[in-house]
Amino acid sequence: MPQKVRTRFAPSPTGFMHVGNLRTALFEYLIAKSNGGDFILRIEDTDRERYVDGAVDVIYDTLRQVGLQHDEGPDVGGVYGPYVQSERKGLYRQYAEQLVREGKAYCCFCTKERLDALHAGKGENGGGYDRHCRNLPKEEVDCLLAAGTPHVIRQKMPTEGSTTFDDAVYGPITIDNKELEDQILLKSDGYPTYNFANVIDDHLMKITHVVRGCEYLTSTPKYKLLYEAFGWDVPTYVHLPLIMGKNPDGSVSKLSKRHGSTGFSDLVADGYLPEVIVNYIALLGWCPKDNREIFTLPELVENFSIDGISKSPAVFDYDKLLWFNGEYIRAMPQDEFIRRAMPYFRRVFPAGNRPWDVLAAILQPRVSKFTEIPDMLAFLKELPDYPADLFVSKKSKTNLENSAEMLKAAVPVLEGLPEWTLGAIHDSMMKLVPRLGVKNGTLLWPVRIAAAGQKVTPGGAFEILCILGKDESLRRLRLGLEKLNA
RNA sequence: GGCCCGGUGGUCAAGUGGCUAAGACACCGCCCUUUCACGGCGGUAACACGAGUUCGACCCUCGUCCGGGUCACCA
Repeated sequence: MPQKVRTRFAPSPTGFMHVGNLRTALFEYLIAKSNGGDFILRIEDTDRERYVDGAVDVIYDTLRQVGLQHDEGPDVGGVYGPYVQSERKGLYRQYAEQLVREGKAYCCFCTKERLDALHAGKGENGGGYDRHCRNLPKEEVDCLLAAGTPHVIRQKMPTEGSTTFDDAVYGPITIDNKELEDQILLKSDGYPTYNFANVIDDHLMKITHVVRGCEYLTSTPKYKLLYEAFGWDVPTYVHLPLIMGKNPDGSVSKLSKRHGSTGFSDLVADGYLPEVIVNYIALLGWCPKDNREIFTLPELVENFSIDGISKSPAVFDYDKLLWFNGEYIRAMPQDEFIRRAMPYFRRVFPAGNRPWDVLAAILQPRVSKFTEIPDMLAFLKELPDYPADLFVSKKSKTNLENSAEMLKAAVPVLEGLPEWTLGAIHDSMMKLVPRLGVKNGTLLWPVRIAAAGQKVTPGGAFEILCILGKDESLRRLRLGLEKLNA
């Protein structure tokens, strides 16, 4: 009977959810859920200098928005709590001291200055910590301890041989032990280092799959050595390829703020839908068997498998993200589109009613982000100051003269409409066309130009007139006529 | 610089010794059409390089080059 799969998302509360972190969370969730396992949230707040108030809420908020529901965590509880590292502080010291007792770790009294000097003077070979305190006489250690000398606890790393672990995506990774310095387990402020707390908690919380970005690949042997020091089973490691950003000079590097919006909330503010962000980042470094692209979260769970994870880094492509966003918007039922677009409609029409369905019909196939709506509709709010030659269209066979005739013919017909609906406008104009003996475009082009005041518009003449309302429509057509006569 | 990991079109990517090397985004063209968009159709464009192994290499091995990551009392 295989043990139940358990993964954990272990963010630091920095107040910012980087998409790289979110992608890691997503894969952790997928690995757990696609195996019927549990997804745990653990807050890693051991760096008290970087602690930001309210940052934990950003984490909850993000997970909730994307639907990554955790089975255990600070807010929902669980049998392996507490799930906040600062609340587990005593635990770590206990384990660190155990290793000291067993001769696998030791107290180091070196000052920050001494360490800095070592690093500054580093030459060819590493130049890390020189293990100065590794073999201090016991009496000296006791004496320093009794005097309350600040110290850290370091693990004794092997100085020879090599350490190998097997990664689920990268395969076996081997590092020479001489590359490893005696890692700090407990800081002088009594808090554990990230690496140490991670191992202790992952073991205690029975995490089976440790999923993280591959920037941790080379530090993983250190983890393995810790597990071995305790005699614990090593979990399965799943390292994810990095998400890269494209620099202005064409080079790429780890995605960061200088590449654009990289925070989840920034992307949402830019108009990207949470479900789109999830869908897109799932495909960054993972490919389903059938090459499908559009996935809901449950569909991802259904199709996910670790062997679809790729090894090479992926560049975050805003163009493709935008395309996804458009696809999702177009696939929405119209009432949902209207509901979600309403805040943006309201920026153009702060009050009153408009034929929202007509608006939705023209916008839904045209927008890739809701945030595009206000600019797209600006001409409805205020008629742009346009040049008369917009009325000239070769393809629609219009010129300044016949455009005036068209408008002259259209105005009274529209004026006489008993009701101002899309259908009524449409029918009246289409009836006018044969009477004038012209092609559709010849009548409709000038009407649309006069109504919109710009060459390119979302939607055609009928929709624009309908949304504008009768009074404003007629006012604009008459203005067009003036422009043509002048 | 040491160590680690990568390298299929501009981007995301299938591919796992024998293929005319998929698909998607972007780009270009055509069609649809009152403009734009949507949609449909078509197109440009790739196995980093050099040696091996093999009857045969994008797929295996080695080297080179390029790219990235990592070397903290940060996570």
